[in-house]
Amino acid sequence: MAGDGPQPEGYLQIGEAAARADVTQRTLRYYEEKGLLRPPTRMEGGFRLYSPDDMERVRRIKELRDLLGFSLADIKEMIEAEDVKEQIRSHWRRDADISEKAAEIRRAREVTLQQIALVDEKMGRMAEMRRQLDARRERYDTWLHANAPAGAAAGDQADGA
Amino acid sequence: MAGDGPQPEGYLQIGEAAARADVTQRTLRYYEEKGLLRPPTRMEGGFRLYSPDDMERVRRIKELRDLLGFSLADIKEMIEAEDVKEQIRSHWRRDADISEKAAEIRRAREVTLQQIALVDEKMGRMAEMRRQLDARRERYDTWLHANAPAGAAAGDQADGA
DNA sequence: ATAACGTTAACGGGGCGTGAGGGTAA
DNA sequence: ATTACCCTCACGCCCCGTTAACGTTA
Repeated sequence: MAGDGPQPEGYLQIGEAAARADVTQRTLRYYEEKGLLRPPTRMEGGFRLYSPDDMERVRRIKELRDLLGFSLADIKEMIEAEDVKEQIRSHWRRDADISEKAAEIRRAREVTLQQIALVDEKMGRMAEMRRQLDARRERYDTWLHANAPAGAAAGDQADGA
Repeated sequence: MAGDGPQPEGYLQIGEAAARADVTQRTLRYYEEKGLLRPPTRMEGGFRLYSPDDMERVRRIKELRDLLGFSLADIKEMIEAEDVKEQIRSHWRRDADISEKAAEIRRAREVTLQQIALVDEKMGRMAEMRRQLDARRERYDTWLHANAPAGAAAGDQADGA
C-alpha cells in the first residue's frame, strides 16, 4: 500500500525480527495474515519493516501461546481488547467520549483479570506437578542409594517445596 | 485381539473414561493409535475398557501436554522412560541384571530432572508474566479511579507479588 | 553479477474435531 | 425394537515448517 522509508531506523527486516523474537519468518507472516499483527510498514521493494512496538507485540503473542497455551483466535481477541489503550492514545481527541474510553478500559481490565486468574491456576497446578516430580526423583534416588554399585545420585539436587 | 471380561469391574468404557479424564473419545483413540496408551482390554463386542492405570496415564499425558506444552512424540519418550519402573515390577526376576535396572532408573531419573528444570523455568516465566499483568491491572485501576464517573474498580482485587 | 536476503504461493504434518455408516448393550 | 453407546474410516482445520520459483539489496 505505502512504500515508506528507504532505510531502517530502529526498524528490522523480517529476518532479524524473527531471529530476535525467536520465531520463524513464516510465523510472522502468518500472524500478519491472521490479523494478529498489524501489517508492518514496507520498504520500496516490498520488504517488511518491524517497529519496536511490533516486536513487543510478537513477544506478547508468544507468551500467551507458549506459556498459557491459548489459541491464536483467543489471543487475537485478547490483544484487541488490550489495544484499546493504544487506540485511545492515538486518537486522543481531548476529553470527548470519556465514558466510551472508560467502558473500553473496563473491558480490557476484565480480560486482564481473567488472564491473571488463569496464570494463578496454572501456577498452582505446576507447583503440584513440581512436588510430584520431586517425590519421584526422591524415590529413584532412594532406590539407587540402596541398590547401585557406584554412587551416581549426588551433585544435582533439586530443592523441595 | 483378545475379547476379555463381559462386565466392567472398576473399568470404564470410552465415554466415561473420556468424560472423567476431560478429553474427547477421539483423543483417547488417537493416543492409543500413536502408542501413548497401551491398547486397553476390550469387551466381546469390541468396546474398549480402560483400567484405573490407563486413566492415570491419560492424566499424566494431559499434564505434560497442557501444562508443559510437550509434543506427543516427546511425551511418548518420557513415559516410556518412566515406565521402566513398572516394567521392572512386572518381570521382577529376583536380582538378576540389577545393573541393567540401575541404568534404566538412572535414565528415568535424568528425564525427571529435565522435567523439573523445565517446570522451574516455566514457573519463573509465569511469575514474571503475573507481575506484568498485575502492573497492567493497576494502571487500568488508576486511570479508572481518576476518570471514571461511577466507581467500578473495587471488589475483585488480585494480590501483588 | 553474485550472494544474501526478501517476496508470494502451495503442499505437508501433528493433534485432534467432526461426521458417515454401521455394529453392540440393556 | 428402541435407545444409547460403541466401532472404524476418512476428511477438515489450525499452526505453522518447508520447499519452489522468483524479485531486491549491498
